[in-house]
Amino acid sequence: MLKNNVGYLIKSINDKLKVKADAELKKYRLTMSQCRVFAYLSSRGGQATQKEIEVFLDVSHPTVVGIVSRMEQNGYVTCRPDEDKRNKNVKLTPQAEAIDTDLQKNMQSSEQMLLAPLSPEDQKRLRELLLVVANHLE
Amino acid sequence: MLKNNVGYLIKSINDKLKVKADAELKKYRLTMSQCRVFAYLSSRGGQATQKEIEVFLDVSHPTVVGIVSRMEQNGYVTCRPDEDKRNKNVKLTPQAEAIDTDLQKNMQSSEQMLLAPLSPEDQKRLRELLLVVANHLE
DNA sequence: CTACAATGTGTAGCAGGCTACACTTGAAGG
DNA sequence: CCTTCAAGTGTAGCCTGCTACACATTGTAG
Repeated sequence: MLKNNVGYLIKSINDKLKVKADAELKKYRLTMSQCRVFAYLSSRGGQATQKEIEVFLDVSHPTVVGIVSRMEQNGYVTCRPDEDKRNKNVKLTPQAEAIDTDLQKNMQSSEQMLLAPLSPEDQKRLRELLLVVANHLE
Repeated sequence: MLKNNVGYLIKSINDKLKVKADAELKKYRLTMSQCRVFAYLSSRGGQATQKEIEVFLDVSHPTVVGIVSRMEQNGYVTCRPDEDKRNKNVKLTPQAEAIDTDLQKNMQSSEQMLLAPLSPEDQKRLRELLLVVANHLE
């Protein structure tokens, strides 16, 4: 069957997860991708260069430009050039830090919702299998 | 670690798979999503309504409109209204059927590439786990 | 010092997801 | 028949991916 194709399953899961997560995050005026940037910045003490975000998210730099500029428009980050003027520093605002804990809970519960139908052993196994596949695609 | 999040892994795999598959399909002026429509039409004897494509792909109808219209521009499908004029029939062209076999091989090898690092048992297990997760998200 | 290469960013334009709204056609009730 | 509701499609506008190209800044070789 066409639908049992692993590539198709992954796309389908990704689409639905994105819709659900974005709906949850709408009250913050954030999206899933923006939330990942948020989490990364938070884990880095609130600041990173655009390039570092790009490497972490593993997406192209124009994609990062878009995400960061929308976050800036909504007041979650500020941007200013580094001493090395090629670099652009992106920094969480106080407004952002105020909802940091909420967002982390939100992301956790999103992951739990996704894995809910699996036993803890199966969750572990799935994570491992996906890691192998992901690393092999590098 | 943020990157071991299953949701993140799935997105990451999906992004990379799409880029690779689209690169492979570029010579046909097709994309992965268009290819899925192609495969569905082919499995249906070459024809289906836009609504049926929507249900099969499990995406919103505006998404289907976009994909189908681009396929039409490239000469792979033709569209005409059904007897029931609410429905729109989408049909593969002879030009499309000429590359049908090629495309099927292409999709198979894409799936194999994705699963290459896993043993046959692990491939089966991954597929089953993803199916459970996907069904639970319905 | 100067020229060239490497690095980081920006912009344009496209594909494919989505929601929200509008429209036409067909079916079903009164 | 007429009204109303359901179904399928279309359009507008947004976000997140991408590639390709352009530009400024920095590092490096000669």
